[in-house]
Amino acid sequence: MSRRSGILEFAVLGLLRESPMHGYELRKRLNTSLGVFRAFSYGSLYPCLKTLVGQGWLTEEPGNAADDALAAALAGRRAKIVYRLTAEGKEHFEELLAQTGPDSWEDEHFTMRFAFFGQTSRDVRVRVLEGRRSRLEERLEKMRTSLARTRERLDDYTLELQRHGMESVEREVRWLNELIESERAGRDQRRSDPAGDSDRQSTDTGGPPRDRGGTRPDPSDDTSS
Amino acid sequence: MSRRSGILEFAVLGLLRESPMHGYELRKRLNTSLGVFRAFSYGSLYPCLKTLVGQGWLTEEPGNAADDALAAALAGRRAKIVYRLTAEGKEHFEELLAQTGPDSWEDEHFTMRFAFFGQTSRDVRVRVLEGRRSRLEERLEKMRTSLARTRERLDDYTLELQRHGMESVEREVRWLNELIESERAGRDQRRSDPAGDSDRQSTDTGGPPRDRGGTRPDPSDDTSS
DNA sequence: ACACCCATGTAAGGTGTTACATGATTAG
DNA sequence: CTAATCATGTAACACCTTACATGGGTGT
Repeated sequence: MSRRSGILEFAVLGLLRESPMHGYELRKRLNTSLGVFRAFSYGSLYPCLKTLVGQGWLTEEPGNAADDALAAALAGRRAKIVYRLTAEGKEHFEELLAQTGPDSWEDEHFTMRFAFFGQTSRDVRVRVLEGRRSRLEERLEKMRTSLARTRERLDDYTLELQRHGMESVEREVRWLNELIESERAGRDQRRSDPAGDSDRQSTDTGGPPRDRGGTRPDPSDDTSS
Repeated sequence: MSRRSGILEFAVLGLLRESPMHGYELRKRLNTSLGVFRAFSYGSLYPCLKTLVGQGWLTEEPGNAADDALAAALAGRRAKIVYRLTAEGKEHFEELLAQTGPDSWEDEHFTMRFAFFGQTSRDVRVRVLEGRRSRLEERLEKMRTSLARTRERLDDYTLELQRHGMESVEREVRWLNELIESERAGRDQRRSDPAGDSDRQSTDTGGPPRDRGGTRPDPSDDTSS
């Protein structure tokens, strides 16, 4: 039900999967980790949290430092309301991660998906990357024919805009090509789950882009409007 | 009154400035000329046209092939309702073109502004380009510091996303640099433009972007839609 | 005759923002 | 003690989309 396509919901579930947090902190994370691409305001975040609690995907806990040293450490101080993913919430998020529809190739959806590739199984990752790529190629096709037809009556600036736009898209396609190849390269065999059903957490799988790091919580900064 | 920030309005006025059109045709133009970046639906276009007529900026005319050969030619057949910019509408659009606010540097606004640079005086063009550039530089700054602080706890994919985002922005900055230089280079004096009547394609003012051998302006601007 | 683009509209709803209201906690 | 930041929320509304309703014109 609910018919929420919910980019925000997705992001919230994904972030809370990593660790419980309160709203304020959550928003900061949204606007830094993913925030180059999209900024959310409290006016949408808090109602969203309410909804998710209503669905049974989150719980609200008062921020007691006692039983919640982790959250306290994360926030750097005692938190007021800590949101935590429930078992159902986790399951739901994993379903979301596993399913791919035409939506997944669109700009914002795609970016979100990518941001959580760390939790995504490789076959889904590849499907999403390829879907995105063909979406972009469609777009390029359209731009080219439309440009061919209207080139004559466009002024220099409009043409430049068009050119710049196409180049951007082409660049992203090349990027995707590299990523896809990189995914395939990372120990080729072992595709998908023989079991058919999921749950199988991605875990490593070999070859993402590069680089490695530990994990240390640290409050992040503001990006507010 | 009005309080419409109206990207759509801006685009409609701008397109109708070039020549009268009916809604259907208008929408196609919106979604090709400018359409890589943004697509509008009839559900927003027609109400917008009504509003603009209400403001006195457009007139609705029945599409009579007799007195309106131009529209007929454009549409390829007899048009139903032709929208035409009034004198007030034209004046209003020119005001919009002349004013630059912090809005003008944001993604969508900027793209729209750029699309109508052909009608914009050079000093305004430069102001917009520079405003955009410093907006992007701000953004880069934020990304860098935020990245420096959080690098440790980000997984490879998030990092890659971040990296790609920054590279995109950096590319757009380089693109802007070239455009700005190109504007400055094009016969320095002679700024601004008196007016253009009817479908007078305005301004020339010297130097739009030229394709130069050897330099490859480069884009970036995903994230939009 | 049927299908398919042209062409115009409207009602309902989704998704998010702005501006406001409120207060606790920390730093100078 | 005062200012800034942390922290949570709500009401109003901006802006656009989807799905629907309707009908003319043109090609096969």
